[in-house]
Amino acid sequence: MTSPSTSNDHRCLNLISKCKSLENLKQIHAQFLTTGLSHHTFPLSKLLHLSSTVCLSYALTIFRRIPNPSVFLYNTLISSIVSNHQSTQTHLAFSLYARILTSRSAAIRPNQFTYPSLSKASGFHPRWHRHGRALHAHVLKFIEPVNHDRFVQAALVGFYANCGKLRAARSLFDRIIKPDLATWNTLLSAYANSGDGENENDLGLSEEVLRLFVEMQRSSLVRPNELTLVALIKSCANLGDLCGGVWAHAYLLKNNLSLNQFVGTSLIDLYSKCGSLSYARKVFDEMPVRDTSCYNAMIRGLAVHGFGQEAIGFYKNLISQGLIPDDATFVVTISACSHSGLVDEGLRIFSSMEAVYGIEPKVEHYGCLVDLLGRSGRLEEAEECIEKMPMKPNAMLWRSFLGSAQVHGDLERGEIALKHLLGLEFENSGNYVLLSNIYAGVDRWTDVEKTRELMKDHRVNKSPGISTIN
DNA sequence: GTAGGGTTAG
Repeated sequence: MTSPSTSNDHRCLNLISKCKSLENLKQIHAQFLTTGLSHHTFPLSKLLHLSSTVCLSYALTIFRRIPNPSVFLYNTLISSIVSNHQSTQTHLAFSLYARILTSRSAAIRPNQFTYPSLSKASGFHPRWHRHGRALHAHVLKFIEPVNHDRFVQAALVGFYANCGKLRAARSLFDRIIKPDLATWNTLLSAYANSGDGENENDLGLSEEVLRLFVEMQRSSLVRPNELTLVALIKSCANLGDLCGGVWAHAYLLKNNLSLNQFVGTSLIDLYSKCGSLSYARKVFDEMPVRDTSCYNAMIRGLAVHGFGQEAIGFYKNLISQGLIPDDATFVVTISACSHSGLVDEGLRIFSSMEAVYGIEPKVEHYGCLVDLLGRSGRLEEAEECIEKMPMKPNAMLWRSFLGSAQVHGDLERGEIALKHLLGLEFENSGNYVLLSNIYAGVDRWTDVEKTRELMKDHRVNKSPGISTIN
């Protein structure tokens, strides 16, 4: 296969960049067949990439009709599937890879372009983690050390990081002689994203980001960019380290880095988590371009600080700016209503989700709805909502219902909630404490005692509360 | 030569 050269062929390639619909795609494909372009690897790869974004099954049909596809074309299709279809079509990417491996042609062998996208796909879901480890072995087998390049290495670091194997990710990273910026960012974001839990080790990961950032600056080979700053700011947010966050913000300004939507959203989140809502608002106002995510972060910040009306104001603003709310928007906005007692407003927003925006409510949205009704004492309606919801309620939902039952002294519903909750997470001491408090509230001390016995039976220990003063 | 890795809110 060689490259096309006539102007007619170039016109065809230009059409590709303008193609929007399946119909357009079919017309271009017809042109490919009549002009003979379908025999050339380069235009075919453009066509495959485009068709996988418009209609994946059509891309696969085109691919099937290529007599002897080169590794180049396999790689194009694999990476297009991974980047356009996230985790939903990972099996297709791997079946193409299996075809490379089983090809009888000696020319069809995986190369360094095959692995980065497959390694990335392996981290999408635990189901594929095993395949990711196998890919690592294949890299050692098929890729010459000289070709074992920075893309392959960074993708493997990213894979181990995404499946929670941070030690493996770090040990691979440490063996890279001169990591480039993207490789540094892979590691830093892995630590930042794993460090948002509640235990001490998680916080240690965020502290490690701060140390690595210092180490990175000592290297004259790379200069931190916006992606690095997102990892740094997120780590400060995880640690509740306002000073560190302000320093990162100053670094951003001093080094002329852009306040893009990612950096802006992480700063809004940082300032909200550290209680500086006015700084969060200032960042929001200064952002040159605002997307749905940065509105979501701002709405959430307002929600947790109890500014329900203001949060709804931002939600309305998002809509009037022509932005499309996503499922996170509804989680944060309905919980803003919930925390401020704006029940009817919350109910209206919930029902507009599917009716106006075509977003099917997930379990977390029903959780918000149950919380909204429950907190305001409308427990009967909350219970009705649980009965009618189309999926199985999760532990968070039952916990919220249990909390509402406790606040409103509804013993019967509290017991129902706890029964379900213990079925889902019998080891969580907080659930027993909530029920015990309900019994204590109505002077049922024998039941308080029974709840404590139940905890012992299930071998659940409640660690004593500690208050700290900083 | 064309194909490959890194970022946000719950």
